[in-house]
Amino acid sequence: MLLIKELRDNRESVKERLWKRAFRNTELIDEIIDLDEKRRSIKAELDDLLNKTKTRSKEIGNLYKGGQREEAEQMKAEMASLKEQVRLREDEHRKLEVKIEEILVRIPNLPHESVPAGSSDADNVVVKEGGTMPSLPEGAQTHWELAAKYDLIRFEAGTKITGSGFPVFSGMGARLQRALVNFFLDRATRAGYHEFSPPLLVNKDSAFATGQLPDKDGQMYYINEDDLYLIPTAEVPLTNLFRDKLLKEEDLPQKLVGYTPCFRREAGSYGKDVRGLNRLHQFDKVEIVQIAHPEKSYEILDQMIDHVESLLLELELPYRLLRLCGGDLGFTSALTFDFEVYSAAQQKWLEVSSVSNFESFQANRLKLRFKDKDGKNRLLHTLNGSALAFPRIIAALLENKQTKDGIEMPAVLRPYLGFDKIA
RNA sequence: GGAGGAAUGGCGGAGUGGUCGAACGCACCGGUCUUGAAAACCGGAGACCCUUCACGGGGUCCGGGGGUUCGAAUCCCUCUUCCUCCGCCA
Repeated sequence: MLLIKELRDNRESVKERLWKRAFRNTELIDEIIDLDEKRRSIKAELDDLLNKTKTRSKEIGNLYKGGQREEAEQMKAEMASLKEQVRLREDEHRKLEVKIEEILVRIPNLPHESVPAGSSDADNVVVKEGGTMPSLPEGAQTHWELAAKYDLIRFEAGTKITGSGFPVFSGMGARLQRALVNFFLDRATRAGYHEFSPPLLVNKDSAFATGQLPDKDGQMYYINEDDLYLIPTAEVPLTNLFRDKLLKEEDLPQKLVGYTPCFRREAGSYGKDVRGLNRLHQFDKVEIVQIAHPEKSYEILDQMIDHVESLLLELELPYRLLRLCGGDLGFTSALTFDFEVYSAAQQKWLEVSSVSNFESFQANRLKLRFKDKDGKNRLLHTLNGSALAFPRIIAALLENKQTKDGIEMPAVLRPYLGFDKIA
């Protein structure tokens, strides 16, 4: 959530920046500022009335103490109209606050200056490519064909048990997923991230604080009976560990990692790109999160990107790094880099990681601050990144590493797997 | 699920109708002492909102919401959470 002060102080540049990320309702900024102006003037009146009320109350107390009953009673009678005025102003004030909040929560984050202009993923900028493209054998198969051939994933079984988009991993497929969990967690731990295993259901406050609500309402699975949401990413519970916290500067940065399943309704996305593991309702992911000093967050963003890149290199996958354009930026993000791996048999780039700096957008909702050197409380910056999301990694591994007589596993996974090759 | 107790500042913990934003301790900041540090001593210091160029001034906040009262951390209602005991259970 943006700060109203920021809107007020930089009204026009805020609008321009929102425009850049394809947010067109910039008249809402004017509306907020107007409402806030009203709010502040009422607040001044309110405070004045409250001040009078308070003073009178004390006087009444003193009158009673001094035995001046009659005077006290008289003054009490006079209080009635004052109280009524207070009530009216309070009411008005609260209504304005609610109205402002309603609008404000629907304004996305301001893009970082380095975010390229653009309206869709076609305008994302490739900043780097790495790894080496495989040369596939004759008659190479897609990962869903390979999954069937070696009984790694049973898509139809998942459809029967739950519905489409809920695959069942089987045998060496399940082993491969488990190996990846351990590999990713070990690498993150080695890089200084503290491992957590958080709840998979979160309440409204948490979903709001990291920005899923109200923006992503309808995209999360919701348990009506208990008013809880299934997490779409570990970002939600992990970041919310720090909700309402006041940190010390020397405790920064905080680095956390968690492995969790993720649940997404993916309402409205049918047809294309949903074959096999490309898009699922439930998938597993290891997520890294950092809570950073505002002046260090971009440096940390780079570190997180390096970490993710190192994983892809170790897995021997061809990848590219994209700088997301304004139109493709997530609601809460100021700057996002995506990693895509090449899925050779599908001949498609698949997004496997998204690394973002949210600056103070989430911290504002989280009320996540630190005390700086001057003793002032300042909002922190939050960042996160997938490191990594499993299904598309698995898809790429299967397709890229296939040979005539099996699928070779990357060297780093062998100790975790207990085998070298799926055959 | 049943019975009882509790929720206070970054943390711990007093406070049961008026001058309490709140004693005290820890942590924190400044100073004295010291070659330096520690200890000791002295002093400072809550968060948020409104207002002011600034100094400052005003308001709100003692788990959330509502109520009683001229006045609530303190009384009442309600919700949430935690603890203890009983029951059930992976």
